[in-house]
Amino acid sequence: MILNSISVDCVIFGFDKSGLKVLLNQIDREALQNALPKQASSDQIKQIYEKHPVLTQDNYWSLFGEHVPEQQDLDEFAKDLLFQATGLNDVYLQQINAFGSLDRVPYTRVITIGYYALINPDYYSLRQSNLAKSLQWFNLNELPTLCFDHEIIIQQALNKLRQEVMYHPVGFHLLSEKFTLTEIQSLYEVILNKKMDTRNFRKKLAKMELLIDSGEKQQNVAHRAAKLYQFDIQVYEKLKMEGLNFRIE
Amino acid sequence: MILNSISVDCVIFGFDKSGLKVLLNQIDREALQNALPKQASSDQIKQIYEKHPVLTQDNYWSLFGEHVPEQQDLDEFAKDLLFQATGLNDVYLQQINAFGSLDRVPYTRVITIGYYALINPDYYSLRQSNLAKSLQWFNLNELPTLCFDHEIIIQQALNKLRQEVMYHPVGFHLLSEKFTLTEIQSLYEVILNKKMDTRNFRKKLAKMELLIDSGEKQQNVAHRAAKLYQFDIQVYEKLKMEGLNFRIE
DNA sequence: GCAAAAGTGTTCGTTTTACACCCATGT
DNA sequence: ACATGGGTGTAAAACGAACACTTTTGC
Repeated sequence: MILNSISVDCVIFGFDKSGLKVLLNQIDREALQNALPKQASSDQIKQIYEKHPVLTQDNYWSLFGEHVPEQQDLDEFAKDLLFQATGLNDVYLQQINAFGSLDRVPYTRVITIGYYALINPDYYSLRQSNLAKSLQWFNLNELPTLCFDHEIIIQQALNKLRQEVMYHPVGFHLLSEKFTLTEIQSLYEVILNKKMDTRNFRKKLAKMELLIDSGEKQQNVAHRAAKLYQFDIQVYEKLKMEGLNFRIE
Repeated sequence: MILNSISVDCVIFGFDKSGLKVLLNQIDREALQNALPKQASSDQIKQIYEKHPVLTQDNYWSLFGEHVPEQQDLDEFAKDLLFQATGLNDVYLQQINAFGSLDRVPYTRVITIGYYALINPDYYSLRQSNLAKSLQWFNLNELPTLCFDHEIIIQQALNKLRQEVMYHPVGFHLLSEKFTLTEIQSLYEVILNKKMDTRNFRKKLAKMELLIDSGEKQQNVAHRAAKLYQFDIQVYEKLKMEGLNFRIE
């Protein structure tokens, strides 16, 4: 049994040099048609289509989400969804909010609980499950038209991420295990939408003592190779508790 | 029609010189009995009672909450509940989280959306509606035994409030329209559970330029009367956007 | 006049900001 | 040898922390 009136939607964030990305799911028109109430009159359907023009396209994009099974813990279910979409298990996953406008879904009343996840780029292309064949990464500022209120959910996810990243060391979950200082800086610049000064940024990082020099360097780059760092899990746990201040400039 | 599997629960915060308070609702045993599944066997009921000992008391305390009507916006419904409980309309109200453990409610599956509200003490005793006869303020560190996971919800509400109060000027919603600097300080001390230095605290406030001297003073106090301040709504709106840093010491 | 809380400034160390040049690597 | 991004220091200003006494009022 599933709970008809509750769903979970996941905003799955990734990051690479071209910026912040979201993993979206393509749904075809048929799947939607089946979801419309069987006994809906053509007038009703017309109304629904007028209100939600995206539904008349041949296919459209949405967040990865599902209705919640009656017999499953909410957070567990969100983890499962994330596993279906990415094949990953230990992922940073946070609730955003519940979205409960009356008309957010056209044909029925559904309240959705939004989650956001931060995916490490070493893994995010490894797997495309059957269920997730239709998944694709989109750059945050080149989103396709999205169904329902999913654009709002993404926007709110980004707001939460911004808040979180300024005061807790979670941004690192978007980076590979080993990363360069420039990568972290550009991550922060993209998330906070703010240019930062390299020297000051590095001083701030250094003072936290969160990073360990891995001893390795970038390979095959057409310029001076940057050092690769890892982060120190003990210090990470400490900062996760205490918080940090990453409001720069 | 109501949505059986979704409820809203409100953590209603108040503040006075004895500290932070929460408004709780007393439910009697009968009301609960009626809520148990009609066809439950006595064995099932016994199990439920063992798992939730609070239910065997003659009456018990809970957050003010209800199932969500199918035809009402979620946030609107939370506002309505708050109005029922307090008679107040323009109240600072924020979502906490969705709580969705499998066994959080004994007899059925209910996911609840927690909200917290900050109530201005000028008003919170003005009205006790019929519906809200059984409401009572409890000091946060003298809570009665609560049903379900309501203690956890309160704890999470407090965490959110802490986060919020450090970086946004929302704590003021817990004060009267006019208040003294000492009141604000003790508000912050209670919420953040931290003693602060009066001179440094006042300097920090002064720098924000959030407060306006109302020209009035306390009346009938057995010591030097303190100045009463109001807050400047323009500056408030600005700080709400930009954020502020109230991490002291 | 005394009890109780209000109100106020200075010093010192730390943090933040602004700013420009040389270095290492691949082609 | 040149293009590309990597990496570094310093000085001035702002901020945060620590700290103690005087003022006003009611009783």
